Amino acid sequence: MVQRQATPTLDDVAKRAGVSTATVSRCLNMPERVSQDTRVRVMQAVEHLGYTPNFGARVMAAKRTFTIGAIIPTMENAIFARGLQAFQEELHLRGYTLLVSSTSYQPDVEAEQVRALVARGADGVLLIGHERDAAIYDYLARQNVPALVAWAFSKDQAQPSIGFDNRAAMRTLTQEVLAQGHRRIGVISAVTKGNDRATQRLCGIRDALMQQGLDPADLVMVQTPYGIENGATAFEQLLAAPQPPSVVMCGNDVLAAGALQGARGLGLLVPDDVSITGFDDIELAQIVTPGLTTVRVPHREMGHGAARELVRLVEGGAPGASIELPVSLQRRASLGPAKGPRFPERPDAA
Amino acid sequence: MVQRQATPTLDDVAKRAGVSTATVSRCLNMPERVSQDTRVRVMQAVEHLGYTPNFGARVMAAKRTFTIGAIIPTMENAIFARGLQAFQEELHLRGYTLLVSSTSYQPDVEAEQVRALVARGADGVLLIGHERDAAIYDYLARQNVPALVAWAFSKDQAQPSIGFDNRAAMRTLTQEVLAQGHRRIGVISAVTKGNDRATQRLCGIRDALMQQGLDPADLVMVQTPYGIENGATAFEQLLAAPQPPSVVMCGNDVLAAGALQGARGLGLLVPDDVSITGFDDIELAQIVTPGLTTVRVPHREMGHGAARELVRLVEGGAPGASIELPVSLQRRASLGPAKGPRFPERPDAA
DNA sequence: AACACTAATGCAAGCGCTTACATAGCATCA
DNA sequence: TGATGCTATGTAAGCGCTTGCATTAGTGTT
Repeated sequence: MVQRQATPTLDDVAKRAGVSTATVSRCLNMPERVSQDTRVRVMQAVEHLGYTPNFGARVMAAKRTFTIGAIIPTMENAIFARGLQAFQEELHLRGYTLLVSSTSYQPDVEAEQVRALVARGADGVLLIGHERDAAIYDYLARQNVPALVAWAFSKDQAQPSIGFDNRAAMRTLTQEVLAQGHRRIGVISAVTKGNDRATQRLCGIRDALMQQGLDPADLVMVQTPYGIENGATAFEQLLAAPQPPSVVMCGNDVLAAGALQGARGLGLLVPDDVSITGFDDIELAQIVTPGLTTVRVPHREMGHGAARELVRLVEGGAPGASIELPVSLQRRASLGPAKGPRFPERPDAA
Repeated sequence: MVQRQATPTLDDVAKRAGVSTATVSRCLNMPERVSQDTRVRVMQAVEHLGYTPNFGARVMAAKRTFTIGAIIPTMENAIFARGLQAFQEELHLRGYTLLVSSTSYQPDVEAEQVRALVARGADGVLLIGHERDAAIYDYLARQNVPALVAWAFSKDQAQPSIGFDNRAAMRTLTQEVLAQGHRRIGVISAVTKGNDRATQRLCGIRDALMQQGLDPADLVMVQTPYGIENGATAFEQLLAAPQPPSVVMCGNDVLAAGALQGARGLGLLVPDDVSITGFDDIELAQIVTPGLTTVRVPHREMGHGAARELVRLVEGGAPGASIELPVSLQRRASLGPAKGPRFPERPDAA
């Protein structure tokens, strides 16, 4: 007797159930097109043999992989980790599997990753932020692979997206800062190159300043890569200025946590000596002392929503409108009123 | 003239280069087996046509997907996110793509995920911790899919693994705690069911107690799921005891951060009124006030190492020995000497 | 009873690639 | 110079599944 160690194929199931492979295939993919009788028989055979469809063959014949690719800057950033987790959960629910790759914030790596994922058969891809070479969108379009942009929302962009208005959110936060009487504002931004979220947030700050008739050129800004250490260093840099800012607005909570550390290192009290704000409202924001005033972003909802929308697109849904998620101000202790006279600056001094 | 919109195939490349498909295939997969001349010609054709191998076809013919699956509890836990990030980077370097799924700490979900990933053609899988139904290991072995266990290391386990000795690490930390004079020890553990890392850490604490001739039964322990809030609640619970502990040892930094919050809520000073320890040394640990005394775990190295080892296995390498990574004590301010007389307990009181 | 129609199933042609085996060309060696 | 080995290339047989089309059986209709 021959040992049949190889995994069973459709053929084996068909033989055992006494039907053709076509019927077995249909039984598995469109059960309603098969009679009750045969279905039961086939399913028993499947069960008995422990049959699992061969992925490659299925992909080849069906031209679908039920796989979605995601390209994110890095999972080390809690906001992406959280969003991705939610994304994966929802995909799983819908029978899709998640393919992950990361760029470490290097825009030029992204193009390669997109190709790799598409070559791997991703039925659709999730991208972070709008800003990237048009060639990438072209490629995706040519390959007929739907792409969804997340963590960003803007009416002006053609690409469907799900996210929030980074600019408006930061504008709101800045208004709050201004309302507290701050006029000398320092900014620690993430690196804006190839990162439209960071760019938009910066714009939001400027918007608010101009609304108040203030000059955005007065902003003191430092750009730095993601990381607590970097936040601390940037903070020290800002505070070393002859006229140090009374508030330091950070592009994200991690930088803000770093700034907080920097302040401690300098022996400054927050918010008494200097105020600090963040963005994202990750757990860190409520853990640190004092708690961070920040912008709450619904990362999990975004992940879930992204999965739903992307699956819809992959399954032939019309591109539909981009989806905007609400953000909200999260007031905590790190932002306090500006010290000294409420508007210490002379309107038009040098 | 007919529009040829479809993506080019091997055939197209072969025609254009004036060679057979076999040669093109070899050119792509084993360039050294092809003459310089043809190689150049073929590559030009590839370039010109913008050819990308069809994934499904390749998988089907080669029986390899160059895809590795990872099943982790959740990406929301920074230690896994970080490890996974490193894992992915290293895989990418080696031409592999990462397939991710998560169990949300539900052991029974894992079996299904393993099957799903294998069905998807994962060439190998990464698992967290040793403890799981033997049927899963059997299945993997039968399917001939190598599996590597990470975040755990134990000489006694057959399955190859990469990680550290959770038990020994916690023993060391506990020794330090005891050396500070603490005798009433409270423990906030992660849920131990299906989580051998948590179990091992608990054992480590008991080991150290017994070494000192203390009774492990005196430990007061609370189990709680991952999360800051949960840590805070558990802490309050422990401190509500008639004889509250002088130190609370937590199964991980997140729970410890929660405990810290709990202490603040109770108006207790750390470490003056009560000491707290963590495990993992994630960024959080140094951000909180006071900094957490914890165990430093090399999550990134583990991720990198796991990728290297798993690829080696997938490519036919012999199972080899498990890899143990070093951990170290990270002393910060959250652990201080026990207050009051150095050994306040009567040796044998009730 | 003949016909039209539907539902259930089978047949067989791919899908695009890899690879064992066959072949051809050429240098080497006795 | 013929036998011997290489190396470079071509031939063609799958890999396991899906699906358009053909076939058969069953149900009404007139």
